[in-house]
Amino acid sequence: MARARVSPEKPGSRRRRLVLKPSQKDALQALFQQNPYPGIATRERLARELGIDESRVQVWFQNQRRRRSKQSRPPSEHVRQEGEGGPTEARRKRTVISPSQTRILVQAFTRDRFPGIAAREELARQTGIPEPRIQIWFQNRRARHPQRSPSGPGNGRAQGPGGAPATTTTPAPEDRRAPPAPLMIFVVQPSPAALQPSGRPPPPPQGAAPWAACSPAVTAPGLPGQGAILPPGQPETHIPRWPESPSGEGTAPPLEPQPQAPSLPSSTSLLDELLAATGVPDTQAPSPGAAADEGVGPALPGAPSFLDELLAATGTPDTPGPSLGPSADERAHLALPGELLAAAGLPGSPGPSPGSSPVVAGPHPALPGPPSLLEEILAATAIQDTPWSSPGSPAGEEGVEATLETPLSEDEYQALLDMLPGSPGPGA
DNA sequence: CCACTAACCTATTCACGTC
DNA sequence: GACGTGAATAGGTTAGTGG
Repeated sequence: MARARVSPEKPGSRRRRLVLKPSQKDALQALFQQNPYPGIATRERLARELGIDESRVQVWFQNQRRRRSKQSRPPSEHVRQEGEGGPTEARRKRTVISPSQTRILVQAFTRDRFPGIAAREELARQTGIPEPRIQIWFQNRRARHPQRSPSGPGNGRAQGPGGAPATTTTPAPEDRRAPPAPLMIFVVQPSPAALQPSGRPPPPPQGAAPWAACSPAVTAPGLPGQGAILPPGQPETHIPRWPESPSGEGTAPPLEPQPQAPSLPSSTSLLDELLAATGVPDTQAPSPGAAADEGVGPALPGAPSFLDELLAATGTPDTPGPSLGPSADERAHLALPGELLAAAGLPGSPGPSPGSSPVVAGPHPALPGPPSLLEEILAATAIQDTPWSSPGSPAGEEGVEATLETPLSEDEYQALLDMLPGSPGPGA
């Protein structure tokens, strides 16, 4: 099924691969042990603390569940049962996509059913909808609109009869990713990045300096949003209504970063449950070698070394003991000064150069807010020793970065809208 | 070269908001 | 309650990393 990515020539189509740091992996695994199906609130908190995007956390859990079910444990059971690990955590709230936003998306969809990361980000910019939501929108759209009548170049989803699961059949690579008309999102003129002709080195996307760069990817010189096209006629209601504040308080609805960040009631109760369930009193082990925590420390202003706790608590694979050092290996690894420097984004660090290296997840000065979720989870996790020791877990090590996308603020978005004279919608 | 795994995809199903 | 559609899950594939 996977669309045979027919075009190796489209370098920028995939998002840059994130390289998780060992500490981040440990944290993810620790949480995974407690709950393989974290809800939106937990994912967001974890994402914040780890300095990576929530969508990446979600993908990680997907892959992890799969990996897990593969290697051991019959996939049969863990089918997310309601009462399993506590109250089913809430899903992300529905994202309300306005008609005008839909129009933009539909337009783009007709041109390219498989937009790459650059195109998706461009759309995100144009619509104000977070990129991950756009990706989902396209997935749903493809599933529900089987590309009928070849109205455009490439189409004909040579697939089987409705439903003929390409699953087992050969995916007919041809159709996917139609050799589309220039991927231009229809509009005015999207930033070059979105056009991503086939052979262009990936843009300097959101990998490098997260908190520094406001508009990642598509950072085209010049105004990014330029292309925000809006169907002539309704510039006003474009601002998506974020679930969190339906009342529309324009209070800076974070366009890109998850909207529902605030109020995360579930986290508390979840932890509660976790603690109760695991019966772990509270195994915080002050770790002796505090050095490690700095790897991610910045994310937790007031919190003590969460990495430390993480390591100690997780008891890495074979150490059930709460305070025992995990594999000295990783620790040592984490403690590398170079890495720390890199993580901190300090110059002189051997870190990868943001420009061309893979995205390396890293901490970032984060939001002060809520107490560390990890802290609690890790403490709770202490009891479980992971039987499935991190498979090999090579170390991705150092890196700077983190992918926090900072999209346009509502104001900026509005401003962009204003700038638009009113491009004629190609379609309608 | 190869193993590992992040990123993506399809197919399905769940669930929320509307009518 | 039906319907439309966003969100999530399982499971398969592709491709970047690093040993």
